Amino acid sequence: MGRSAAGRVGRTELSQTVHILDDPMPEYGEHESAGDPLQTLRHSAAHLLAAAVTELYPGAAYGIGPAVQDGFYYDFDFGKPISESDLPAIESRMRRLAQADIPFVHEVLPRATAIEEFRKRGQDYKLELIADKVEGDEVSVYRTGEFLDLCRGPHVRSTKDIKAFKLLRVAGAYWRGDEKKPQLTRIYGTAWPTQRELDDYLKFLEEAELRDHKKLGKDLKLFTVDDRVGPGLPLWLPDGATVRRELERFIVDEELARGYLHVRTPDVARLDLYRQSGHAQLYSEFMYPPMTFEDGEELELRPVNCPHHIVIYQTELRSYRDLPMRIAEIGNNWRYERSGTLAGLNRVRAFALNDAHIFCTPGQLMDEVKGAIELALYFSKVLGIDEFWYRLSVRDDVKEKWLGAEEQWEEAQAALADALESMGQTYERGLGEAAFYGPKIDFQVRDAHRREFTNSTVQVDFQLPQRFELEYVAEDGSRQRPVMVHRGAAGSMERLFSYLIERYAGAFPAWLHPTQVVVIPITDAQHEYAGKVAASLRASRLRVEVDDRPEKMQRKIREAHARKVPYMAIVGQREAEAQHVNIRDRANREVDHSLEAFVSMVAAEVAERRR
RNA sequence: GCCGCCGUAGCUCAAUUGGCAGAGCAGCUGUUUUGUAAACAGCAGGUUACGGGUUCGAUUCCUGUCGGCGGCUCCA
Repeated sequence: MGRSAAGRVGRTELSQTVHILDDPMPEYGEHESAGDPLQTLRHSAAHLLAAAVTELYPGAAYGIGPAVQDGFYYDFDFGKPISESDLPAIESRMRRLAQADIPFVHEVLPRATAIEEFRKRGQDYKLELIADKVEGDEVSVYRTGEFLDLCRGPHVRSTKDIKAFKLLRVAGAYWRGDEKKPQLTRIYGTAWPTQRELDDYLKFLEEAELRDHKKLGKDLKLFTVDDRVGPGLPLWLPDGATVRRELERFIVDEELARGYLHVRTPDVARLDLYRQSGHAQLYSEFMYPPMTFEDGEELELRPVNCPHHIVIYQTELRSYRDLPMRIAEIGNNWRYERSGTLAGLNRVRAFALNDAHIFCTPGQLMDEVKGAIELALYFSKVLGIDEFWYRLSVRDDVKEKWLGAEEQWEEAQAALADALESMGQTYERGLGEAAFYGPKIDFQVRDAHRREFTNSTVQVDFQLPQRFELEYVAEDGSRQRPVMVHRGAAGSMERLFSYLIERYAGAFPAWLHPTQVVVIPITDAQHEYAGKVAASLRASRLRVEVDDRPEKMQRKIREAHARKVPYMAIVGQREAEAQHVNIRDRANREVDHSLEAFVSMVAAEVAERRR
């Protein structure tokens, strides 16, 4: 399974370089080789797109056009932006060029010649790339008929090798990923070796729509978002709240068993607390304006939980014997995300983080980091997060973005890397992805559309202990500074829920499902027995409904099925007489059980949190 | 915040080139008591997101705002 993310190239050290150089290998690191035929095909399709565009829009300037997960894109400056309705014409021009069997010709030009070629064509973006990114006197270019591009290659032999492709959408994209630079028009497309694979991919996109958590959240009545409350402020409906409650119970119980201390702290604090933590200075763009009162009081909705937990740490003088101290809370965080970034439950303005802050001695750091990773692994296993990978998020060299001394960052980054390596885990590096106070290990997952998100995270922090002057008394009686580990083992409840909805397409495992059993009496005559069945299930703390509406059994089955209820217990006269239930599950298997056996079967499944 | 697209009943969608806003499902009221994925009939449901404009006439054209989707930037 490849590990790169669609449209997210240019975010790691390796791809940063190749991205700018228009390399056909925008993957994250080692997983794919530069000669990978699919990448080559897609990169060539990007050239074909640019060739078609420059024919149809003679004044258009082209930026960069790499292959990405599942396809390719190319960025253009059209003068005035085009829209999706322009894509069919571009696509048919691409097909015409493909049929014309135009070879991809590699040339190495002297720098001056290359500059002259691109100047002649009015391609200022390419001139900028040559000036900034190409060293030495040789410039590698590819020619496709009239179209010339700065490019290292490789490419397919001829345009006719590009057989199965489709343009998908247009989007704005800042030149070289900088929002202060001009915004270009990006055209996304997909390309595959065969029509069959293209069709499969388009089918996949359709199926992803059906799994989308926003659609299922509405259909299954899990959550809603309403203008009157506000964008990015989801409301958990009763069934969604039930799933969340089960998740929280599971998470909290497991953490308690692992030595975490669960606390409760308020959603606001004095603004000074965030001045001390540094958030007011370095994180203010995400913080709500403070609530200010006549007497000068300034209260701030908290963007993070750490300062509150630090205050709890400081309620007593701590001894080395108290450490490690693991303070946990599913705490609400408030972050004013820019309107354009909000997305279903994945990006919201108020969310509940499965958070904890571990205060430990430097000597305990490694074990605590490993413990946090192990906990995240355990949660992943139980919850069914089968596909994820690690990103070691480190700082870049933009000094203003980070707090603290170089050596501490090095130490923290080494600690995280060592922890992963000692556990035999491989990881990719995310340059500039660190938190402002320290590096982190992010657990990356994909949604139904294969978009990448951070779910859990483990972060090492030397800065906040310093800023808050944290201490513990060491064995020798001296005062020492603890290290902090921030970790969100199961991520935020919102993002986790969104992931699970898509992971299971709404068919949650029985332990999580809002309704574990629907009892369906065939006629009114079985209502009493149906009530007894429900009572037996409830006595084992199972969530059960009796569908005693005056509807046909077939309709009740259909509706329970649409709700993806794990078990339907159908009871007619035969079942009532035998004290049995006829069970139909989500796979439409039918089996007869005694009531007693069925109750213990489901109770066991739920207790074990079986998938 | 930026670029593109979109916004019609609770949901899914119709409504010729601008000419009386419709259907299915859901809801409500009746009838139906049923053996494994939709019983039947009736009723009700709308300031076409909101505001301005063009027009004899706007769901349709223009424009502003709000919201959603896909990207960019940013991120749990």
